[in-house]
Amino acid sequence: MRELVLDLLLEQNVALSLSEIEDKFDQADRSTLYRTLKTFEENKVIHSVDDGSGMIKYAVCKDTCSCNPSELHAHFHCVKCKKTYCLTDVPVPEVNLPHGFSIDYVNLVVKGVCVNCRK
Amino acid sequence: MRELVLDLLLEQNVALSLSEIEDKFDQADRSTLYRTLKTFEENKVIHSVDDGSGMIKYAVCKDTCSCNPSELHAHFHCVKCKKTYCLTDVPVPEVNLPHGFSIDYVNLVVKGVCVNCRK
DNA sequence: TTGTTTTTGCAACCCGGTTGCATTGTGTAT
DNA sequence: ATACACAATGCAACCGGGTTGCAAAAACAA
Repeated sequence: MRELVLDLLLEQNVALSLSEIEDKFDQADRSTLYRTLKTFEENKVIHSVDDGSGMIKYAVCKDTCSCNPSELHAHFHCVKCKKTYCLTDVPVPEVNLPHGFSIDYVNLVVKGVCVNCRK
Repeated sequence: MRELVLDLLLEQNVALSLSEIEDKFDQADRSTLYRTLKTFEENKVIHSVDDGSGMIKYAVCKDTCSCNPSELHAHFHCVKCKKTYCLTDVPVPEVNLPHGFSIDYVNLVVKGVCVNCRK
């Protein structure tokens, strides 16, 4: 089952949500897929993306992906097809915070219309 | 009731979620507050912030806030106290998208520990 | 006062995420 | 092969935020 999920994620160019993965595997239970994604995430096989769509999306980590807070890339969320693309070549900017604030993580999500929904 | 909600939001320096507002008004129903926030948002009195905490936060629009996609500011989300601050002086960066992608909106959320939770 | 519109409260639903627990499956040592 | 230990799965249920339908209450106007 985990192999199937990993294969599915590997052939994607967009990040998938739990529900989307669920739809592709009618036979599997949601909790199984949920736990699969969690274990993948713990072992740094995939990383999660919060694109503000209300659903957490998952994508496989690239070779260059250290999953470190300092080197995160931006994501693009299409408001039409709801797909989330990794903008691996768009780094998150440096942010100067007020005094006393520390940074753990920066989330940069661009929302718009993707090339497929553009036409 | 709407006046009370507006007063509450005006005296905040952080964005509040529906649940948080609910806690401050035990007497009011959640759906009432929900609809209040929606009408405020429709009339551009407040704007919503998605800080990735799973709850939509709301803050009053400043004079300078046109609620235009092009002039949005970043937000800071404290992972300890869960408060969301408006970083009004931190603009969202320009992002170069792949060909065929259009931008509606850019969401920049910084997660970390705020000055109050620091010590 | 009567009638109309707005606002509110209640209840219920939806949906994603999450967990407990029993069942099934896999692997290992005897 | 058998027995045991552990991991993976399926099922059911729960939680919490968001959302809506509908009827009661309040505000407003004629």
